Parts: sequence; C-alpha cells; structure tokens
Amino acid sequence: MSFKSQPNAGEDVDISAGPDEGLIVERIYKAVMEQRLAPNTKLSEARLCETFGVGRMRVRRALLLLSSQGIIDLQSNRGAYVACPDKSEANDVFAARMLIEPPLVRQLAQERSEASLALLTDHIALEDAARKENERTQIIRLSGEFHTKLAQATGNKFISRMMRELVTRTSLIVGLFGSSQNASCPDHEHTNILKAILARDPDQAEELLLSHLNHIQSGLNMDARPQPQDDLAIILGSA
Amino acid sequence: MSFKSQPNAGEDVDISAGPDEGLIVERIYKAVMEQRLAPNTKLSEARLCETFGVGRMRVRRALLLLSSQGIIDLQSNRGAYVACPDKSEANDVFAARMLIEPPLVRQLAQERSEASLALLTDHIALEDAARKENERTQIIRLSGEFHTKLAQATGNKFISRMMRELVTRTSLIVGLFGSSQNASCPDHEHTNILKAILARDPDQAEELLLSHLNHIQSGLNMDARPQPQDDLAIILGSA
DNA sequence: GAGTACACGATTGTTAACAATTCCTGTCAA
DNA sequence: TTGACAGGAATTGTTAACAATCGTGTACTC
Repeated sequence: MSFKSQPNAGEDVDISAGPDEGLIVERIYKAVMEQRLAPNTKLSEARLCETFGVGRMRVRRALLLLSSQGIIDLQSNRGAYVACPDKSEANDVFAARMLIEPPLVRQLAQERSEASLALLTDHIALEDAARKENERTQIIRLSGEFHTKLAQATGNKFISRMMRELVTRTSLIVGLFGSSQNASCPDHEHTNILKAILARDPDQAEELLLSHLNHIQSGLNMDARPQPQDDLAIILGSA
Repeated sequence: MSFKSQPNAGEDVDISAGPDEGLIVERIYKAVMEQRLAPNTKLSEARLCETFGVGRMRVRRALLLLSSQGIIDLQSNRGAYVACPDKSEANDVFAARMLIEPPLVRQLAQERSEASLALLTDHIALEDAARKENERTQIIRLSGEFHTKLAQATGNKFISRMMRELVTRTSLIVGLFGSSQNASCPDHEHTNILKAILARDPDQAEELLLSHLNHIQSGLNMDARPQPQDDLAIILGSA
C-alpha cells in the first residue's frame, strides 16, 4: 500500500502493513473537504479496515480522533457517522468565523512575512488552475483550504487548528444546505482578499472577507431537509 | 467509585465499574488547570488504571483524547507526559488569545443575554469566595476558567472549545514560567472586565482585557529552565 | 392486515494474552 | 571510576477471541 520501492539511505523505510491512524484521519478529512463523503454516511469499522488494510485498533483510534475534531459522530453501539450539522450549529460556525477571521486578515495585512505571502499566492495559483481545468472536487476543497491557509500564514498553530476545524465544518454545511452552484466560493473573492493583504490594507481585507463570508452564508438554504443518504461511499481511495 | 447511593426515578443509575473516558479526561484536565499536575509528569497506563479503577482500554482512549487536545504528549513506545510548552508555543498561545479574546468581549458587551451575564457574575462570585478563603488551587483554576466562561457566554460551542484549549495551555505555561505570585490573574481585573461588559462599553472591555493578558504575559520569565519533575503525582483523587 | 414478540445476523465494545520496545541494573573491562 | 555491554524487568503496542448491543426479518397473534 505504501511501500517504498527503493529504500534510500538516511530515510526510514516504511515496512508497516498499512498507514497509521494519522493517515486514515487525513484521508477521511480530505474526502469530507471534497464533499465526496456526505454527512450522515456510515463509516463501519469493518469497511474501513479493508479499505485501508489495517486492523480494527487503528481504525478505532482514527475514529476517536475524527470525532474529537467534530468530523464524525460516534454513537455508542451504533457506529460512526459523518457529522451532520444542523441549523443552529451552522449559525455557530459562521458566527465563530466572523469573529476570528476579520482580526486574522487584519493582522496578515499589517505584519506580513515573505513565507506567508508565498503560501497564499501559491494557493491562489492552485485554485485558478483547478478552476481552469474544471475539477469540481479540487475546486471545492481548495476553496475551503484558502481560509485554512490564511490561518497557517500567521504561523500560529493554534489558530491554524481552529480554522481547520471551522472550515471542515463549513464544508459539511455547504454540502448539506448549499445549492450546487455555490458549493465553492465565488470566483475571484479569494484573489481580491489576497490583493488587499498584499496592498497592506487591513480595512479592505477585513471588509472583503466579511462580505465573502456573508455571500457563502446567504447562499445557503437553511430549510433544506436532512437529506437521506447513500450509506456506502468507497471514495476514500486515492491519495 | 461513582455509585449513586439513592437511585432516583427518572435518572439513570451508574452501575458501571468505573468512570468512562470522558470523566478521566475531565479529572486530568482539572488537575492541570489547578497546577497539581506539572508539565512533563509521566502518566503511565498502569497507574491511571488503578487510580480510576478502569481497564487499559478506557485509559488509552482517554490519553488519546487528551493528546488531541494538546494537554499531554503521546510518545511512541515511551508513554504519555503532561505537555511541556516551550517559549515559542507560549508566544503562540498568547498571540492567539490576543487575536480572539478582544472581539469576543466586544461582542459580549454589545449583545448580552441574561443567561450569559448570570454565568459571568456567578463566576466572579466564586472567584471572590475562593480568594477570601485563600484556596490556592481553586483560585488558580477559577482564574483561568473566567476566560473560558467568557467564551461560553457567547453560547458558541466552537469558540468555547477553542478558548478552553488555549486557557488550559496557558495554565501549563504559567506553571512553567510563572513566578509563584502571578500564578493567578491579578485580583480585580476580571471584575473590571465584567463591569465594562455590564456597562455595554466594548472599547473599555477590550482595552481592559488586552492589558490583562499583557499583565499575565509580562509576569512570565521565559528563560526559566525546563524544570526537573517529580514523576508521580497521585493528585487526581478528589472530584 | 396491522402490530408485536422473538430470534437471528451483523456490528460494536471489552478483555486478556501475546509481541515489541524501552529502561534500568549489574557486570566486566579499560 | 567510568564506560560499554548484556540481561531482565517494566511498559507500551497489537492481536484475536469473546461479550454485549442493535437492527432486521419472520412468525405469530389479534
């Protein structure tokens, strides 16, 4: 599964039977970010074991970690289900983002480092490329991850973790309540936010970000029904 | 261990052999908040098993959760140790708090609810009482938890979780780098912050909070050595 | 025909034995 | 005395069998 063909000197060779729980978490996280794993999808232990070629222990550890990040719900004796945020949680997520992201971009616009700017410009390039190629799943994920990268650009790991959690949750919410056209952020809003940061204009950066978040939220239909769900999604395959 | 003596109608009776991992997490969290569990303290599985009267499985789940919250470090094949933040992490924690808490108190001062104000005034009462009785460990914990309650007062569970993590981390940092006198927040700063909120004065609330955080941070001696640690602390006992 | 009770299959939760690694200790040699 | 090395004890990691729970389908009753 993840054997290296040519053991290189100085590098550890991966001889393990499968990925560790960190990789499992990462794969499921990515599937959620790309909206390939819909809310309420059941993740049975046996299924995950064979998908990842791993024993039950690893899977259970991964599930526990995912549930502590709010990505899945762990129901006693019933199993693990991809989290299914309701209206009230959705409001909390946007409220939290509107509280945190404005001061965040303000700070970025004020004290910028070369590394953080490179991170963001590189990301915008990826987004543009994905849009040009019309790769839906990539666009969706990169759209969300732009905001994660804003947090990473501060170099503060606590802010990064928190934003990652909020963005993941947002992805679930958009999948649940969003119409198909607004699954990703409007085309050039990310670019404009970055421009404001590059121009060292905190006020405009903040304003653009707020209206961006408002666009996303107002594009949602909060009265959409819980959506009956196909219970198997073997879409955890590729890296 | 946690049997109820009088089974009440309508309540579930606790018949289990011991607390579940949630309670274990809570107990260790509390011990850290009260600085009874010092950074770098080793938490061996066997020890925790007998302390809580629980099998290894529960303990390991609890440890995994604690590590995902950054309260402990889980070292492969070596065991679990109470997290020991370094200088750089300490800076990140304060930077994150100075980013998040100001807009948080501003919001509280603007849109306050009865429930949230009650939560905060009740807490201040607890703090005062603990100070009057000179109960050191309580003072330390309540001091930190005031900030957690600020977040809870927003009613937003994401903000609450995040602040809780940051406050816990702060407690470890103060334990490591703080001198004994500033283990808790200066006496009346919390009260004044609450007063500003009650007076619907966002500007002053923000200002008081920022200077409060600055007081805490500037009271630290970041060059204190890693502190050799007594490896056993059976101080997880009481509720 | 509708509803209920029961039993079976599938899935999760738990336990205990086993494997692997680390840490400590005691011995020996320089 | 100090260092390295080897052996053993203690601790963590893993696995597999077992127990408990839940969902479903079937038969039975009203």
